[in-house]
Amino acid sequence: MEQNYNHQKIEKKWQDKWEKDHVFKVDKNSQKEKKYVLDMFPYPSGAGLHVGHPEGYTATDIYSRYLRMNNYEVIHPMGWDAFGLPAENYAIKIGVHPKKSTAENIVNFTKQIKSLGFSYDWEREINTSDPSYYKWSQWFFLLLYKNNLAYQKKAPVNWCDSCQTVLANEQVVDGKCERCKNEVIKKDLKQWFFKVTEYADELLEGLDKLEWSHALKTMQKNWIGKSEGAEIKFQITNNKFQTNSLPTGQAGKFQIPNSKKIYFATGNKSKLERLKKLFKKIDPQIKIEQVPDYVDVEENGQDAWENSLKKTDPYQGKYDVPVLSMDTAVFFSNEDEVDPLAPKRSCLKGVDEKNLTQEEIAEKALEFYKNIAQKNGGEKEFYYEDFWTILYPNGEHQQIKNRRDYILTDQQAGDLDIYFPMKNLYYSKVSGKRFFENTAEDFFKEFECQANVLKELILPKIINPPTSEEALGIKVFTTRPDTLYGATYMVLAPEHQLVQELKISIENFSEVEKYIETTKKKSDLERTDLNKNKTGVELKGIKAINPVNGKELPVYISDYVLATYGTGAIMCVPAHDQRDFEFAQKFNLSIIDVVQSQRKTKVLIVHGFMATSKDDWFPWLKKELEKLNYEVLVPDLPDTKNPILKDWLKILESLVQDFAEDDIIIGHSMGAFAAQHLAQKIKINKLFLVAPVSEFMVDDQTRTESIKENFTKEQIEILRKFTDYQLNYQNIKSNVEKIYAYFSDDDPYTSDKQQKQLVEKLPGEYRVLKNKGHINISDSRVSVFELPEIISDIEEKIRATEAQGKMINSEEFDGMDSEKAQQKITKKAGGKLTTQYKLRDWLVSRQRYWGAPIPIIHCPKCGAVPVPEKDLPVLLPDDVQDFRPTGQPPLALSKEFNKNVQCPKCGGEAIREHDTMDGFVDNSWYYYRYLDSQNEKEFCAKDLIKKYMPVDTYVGGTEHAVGHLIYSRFFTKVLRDNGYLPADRSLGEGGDFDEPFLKLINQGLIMGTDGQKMSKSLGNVVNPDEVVEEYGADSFRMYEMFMGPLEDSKPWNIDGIKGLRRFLDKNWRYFSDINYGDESNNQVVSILHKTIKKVTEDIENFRFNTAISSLMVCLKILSSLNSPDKTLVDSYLIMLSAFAPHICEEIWQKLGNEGFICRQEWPKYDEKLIVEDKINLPIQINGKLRATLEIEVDISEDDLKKQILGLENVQRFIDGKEIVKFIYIKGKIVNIVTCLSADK
RNA sequence: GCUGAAGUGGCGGAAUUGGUAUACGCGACGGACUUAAAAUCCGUUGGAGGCAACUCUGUGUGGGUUCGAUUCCCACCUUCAGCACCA
Repeated sequence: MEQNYNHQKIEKKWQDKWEKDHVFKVDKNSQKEKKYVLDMFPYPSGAGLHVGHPEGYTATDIYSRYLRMNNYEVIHPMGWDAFGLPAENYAIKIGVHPKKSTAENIVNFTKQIKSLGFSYDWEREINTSDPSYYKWSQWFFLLLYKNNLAYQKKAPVNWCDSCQTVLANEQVVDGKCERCKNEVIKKDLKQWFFKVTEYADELLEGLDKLEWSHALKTMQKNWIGKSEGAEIKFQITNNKFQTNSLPTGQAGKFQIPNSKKIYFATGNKSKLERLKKLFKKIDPQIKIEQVPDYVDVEENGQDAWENSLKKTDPYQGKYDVPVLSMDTAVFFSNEDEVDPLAPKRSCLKGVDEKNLTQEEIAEKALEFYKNIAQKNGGEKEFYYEDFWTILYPNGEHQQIKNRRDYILTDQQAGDLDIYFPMKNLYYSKVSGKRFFENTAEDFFKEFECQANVLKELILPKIINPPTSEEALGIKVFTTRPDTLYGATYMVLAPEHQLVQELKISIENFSEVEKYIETTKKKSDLERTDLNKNKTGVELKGIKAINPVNGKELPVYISDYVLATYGTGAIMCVPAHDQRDFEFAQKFNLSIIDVVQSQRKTKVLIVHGFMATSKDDWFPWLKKELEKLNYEVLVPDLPDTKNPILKDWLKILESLVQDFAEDDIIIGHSMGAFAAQHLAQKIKINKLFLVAPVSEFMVDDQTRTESIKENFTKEQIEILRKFTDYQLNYQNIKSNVEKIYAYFSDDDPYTSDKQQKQLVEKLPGEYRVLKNKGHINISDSRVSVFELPEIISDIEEKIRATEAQGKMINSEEFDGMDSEKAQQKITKKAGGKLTTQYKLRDWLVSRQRYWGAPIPIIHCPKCGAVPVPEKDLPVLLPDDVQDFRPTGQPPLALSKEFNKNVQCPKCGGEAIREHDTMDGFVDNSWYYYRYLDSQNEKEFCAKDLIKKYMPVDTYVGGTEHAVGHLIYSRFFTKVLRDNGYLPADRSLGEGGDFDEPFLKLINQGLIMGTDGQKMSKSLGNVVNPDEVVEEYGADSFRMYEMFMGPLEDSKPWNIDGIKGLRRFLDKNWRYFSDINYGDESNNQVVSILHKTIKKVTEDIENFRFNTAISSLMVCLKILSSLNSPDKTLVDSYLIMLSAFAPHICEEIWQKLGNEGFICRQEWPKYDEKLIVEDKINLPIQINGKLRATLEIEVDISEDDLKKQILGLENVQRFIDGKEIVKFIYIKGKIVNIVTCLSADK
């Protein structure tokens, strides 16, 4: 007898036989029902297979073999996900062309996979990097393009400036380039996208009908991230640049004539010169001249807008050239004496100027302004506003204004200018220079705002005056439109388009620009790492108008708002959004509550030693807080003259039982010590310690004297006992949101030292009050009846309340349920209800070599033109020597690829797209290709799709939860919408399928022996080859299945494999000297049928570990027979063959059977044969097992009761007690319930 | 922080309409076979107590429901995974 079997010989033998006989080839003409069982195909890495790969493959193999034996036609293919970055990186690393290294890796992988005896139909093998495959990947690109689902857009990508290249996310480490450690920035590059978002809703809803794990479904749900809310628009105003649409007969479009001439209505030569200079810079082609018949108009309007308009009046209808005019006003804040429209008059108030010379008048004016400066410490900020009007030949007007900022000094520079005395006293805030010091560059800087305004007025050929609907505005998306009245500011994403559009209106644009720059430099990591530390810049000069109440809100940019989500802008409600709250705190913005929680906030006040709730400031505080809508508890604590902490806590703990995270505890003196004890155990919002006694007090030598003076010895002893407990400050810190403590500078018991010790342990808000003693009326020196300081601290908002509730501060909506108010407030704001998704469009461009070229040609005349289908595939050129990323896509370097490229539309010279496609494009449709892998005309024939799709069972890791599995679903939906799926495609028992994978099973990771994820860098990768060599493929397969549930992650531990090998050896020996006979008994038959049932059900549910364990039990039972019945043993062997196919084929053959065991029929079980007639019945008394009894199954309850009560052990436990209940669950258990004692 | 999954012997793990907790395997210990070892076979193996029959205790922690809870409910702790300023 052979002790052990020779696995190396046997396994090779059967693998060859299976291949030679095409045992696993799908029969195309089969009439059997189909099952498509699919593994996620591997990327053939250079490292070869590791023990994690075969876990899923073994599971599907067992399942496939099981299905075949149950008369299904099983499609079970394998192939290679060969394109993509990992393959290319590996090739770069070893210095071999990826085509070559990939081919080698595939050879190695094939060998390894085949050594495990999987039942793949190898004739369907595919390779995504083969032109016959990627031709169809390119075809899919064109399909999407035709459907407007593929488009080009600028997108920010990771860019390393020193390497001159785009980096993949995994190549960016801590915001720095993996290779050169240079800081990585975001760069806008034109990229190709697939519009997955178009199908967002369908991808979400389709999940319901799939048999996927709950975890995976929620992962996809979160990724798609649907949220419902409202889109609301806020109008913008600004004080630096404002267009003033005048009422005209025909509001609409102004046409500027083609003549490039403009008249300027002014008598002031220097203003004209200045304007000429500015126009030269704006547009040299525009000529500006003084209006031919200049008329001096009296500036007697009510405001500068009116004055400016008046100046153009004389020229109404006179010229076919636009006429420009301007009036300037000067603004000093808090200087009421200066009239903005008539500054000269302001200087000469009360002066009789008739007898004065021009010089003297100028001197007076100069004095006047010097005075203003002096009054303000030598310098005073002020600004000019220029109000421009343009009169168009058609008689319509357009107005616009700008603002220039200056600083007035009391230091005169240069000679007195009698026409403009003030000129010598100020310098520009922009250039920092005085008028006569200006260089040409300074001049343009100083007057840039004027230039911008003029540009805005003149340059566009057509000007659209803002109408109420089209006016500039900030659109926001919010899920809480009910809180609109609480919006106190707005934030735009730094990348928001509006920021650039409002450039001329933003006073601090250079600061804004700087912030945008630093944001770009921040890596995603930094942006999220500094989660709580909000940054941002206000857009000065800009305000937004709240549409419901007309309030002006400041506008900021900040990187906590993402450009890619919603509208890239938000309204901020700091009272009810934590992020807004943090930002508002940092920038000192107001916080308005608009939703009130339904629950009153609770406050517990704990009094101190020898005090009561009636004493001191407690009644006052209770009254004040109740006015403010708090629920206040001030318990009287027992034995206040001889308090025991434990007794106090017992009462206090019951009081705070229903305290929530919003509630507050206040403790005074010794009560503060008790309060700290409470805070160790429950989560609360605020903890107030007033003149707190802490564990430090007893040891405070600076207070020994005064304590002795005020307390008797007994009292000090009580105090010591009370505080003799260690506090867990760590717990208090994590339980309490904010801690406040009050000390008094003349407290006889608590000192600075205690305060310092406490603040070290419990950081928070610490205040030292003046002359409040121990903040206690029983203090002999000071009486304290009120403590007003505490109210504002209690009221202080320290975090946003995001819950729904009742509306307040919201005008007519007050009192309404906030959820109901959402729709109504949205309506009032003129917004609309919308839905947003987190899902982004799929970026498919890669500036890399090893991928399918994007089939697009760029023509200078026709733009992006798709390559015609007949020209596919666009071959990946072989003549790229250096395929390392160099900043330019490697395909740009190929001569072959760029030779004779013609535009398919116009035939002109054109350029090929140089980017390749993301590898996920290739593997989004590979399961179709398996069905028709040789087809040269279609990606897959329609009748084969109808016959074999969808995939019935798909097995793979979770790592593809949101990539591959979403994209594949997306591709299938696109195929459906383009008629590529057969019309009457079936889904299980009828109905249409538009989901590729009906059932999905995620195998867990197999980790290294160290419990960490297997990776080359950790050196914990286990290669199956050695294991297979030593123990055999069958042992290996069984062991991987036996390790635990397929879905769990588990560390690899080779020790256990011995048990499985032992089991197979046992089988070998058992069958080596088996003598068939007719022996069988009820017990053995029952066990066998039980095993068939168990194994069948376990395989159906992918619970292979328990299936194997019942096979082990079954063998043990079979071994008890000397000459077993052949059918019994055969049934067992057939089941085992799904798990350990090689050895079972060999045994099958050695036993003289015909054909392959893998082609036998799966055994059936008979429910009747499983039922045993005798069972061991457990007997409990009061729920505890006291005895077992072997009974006939159909024994009557009365008989049973008699038998049980006769049992010795049962007697012992019942012993005179009354039997209250006798519970018998047929065939399962008996429980006897008795009274506790005999007397009752 | 949010979402999801999970916590059971020395280890991998089993046990679901609530009904004998630790199946099966590994390891360990004892024994048989052997000159010896390996292999193989047999036995023991959650903890505490007891000569023993047996008793108490025990499925992350604390409560609850129930005749009976690893399983159901509530609160908490820990671990793993995914997402992460998503308005």
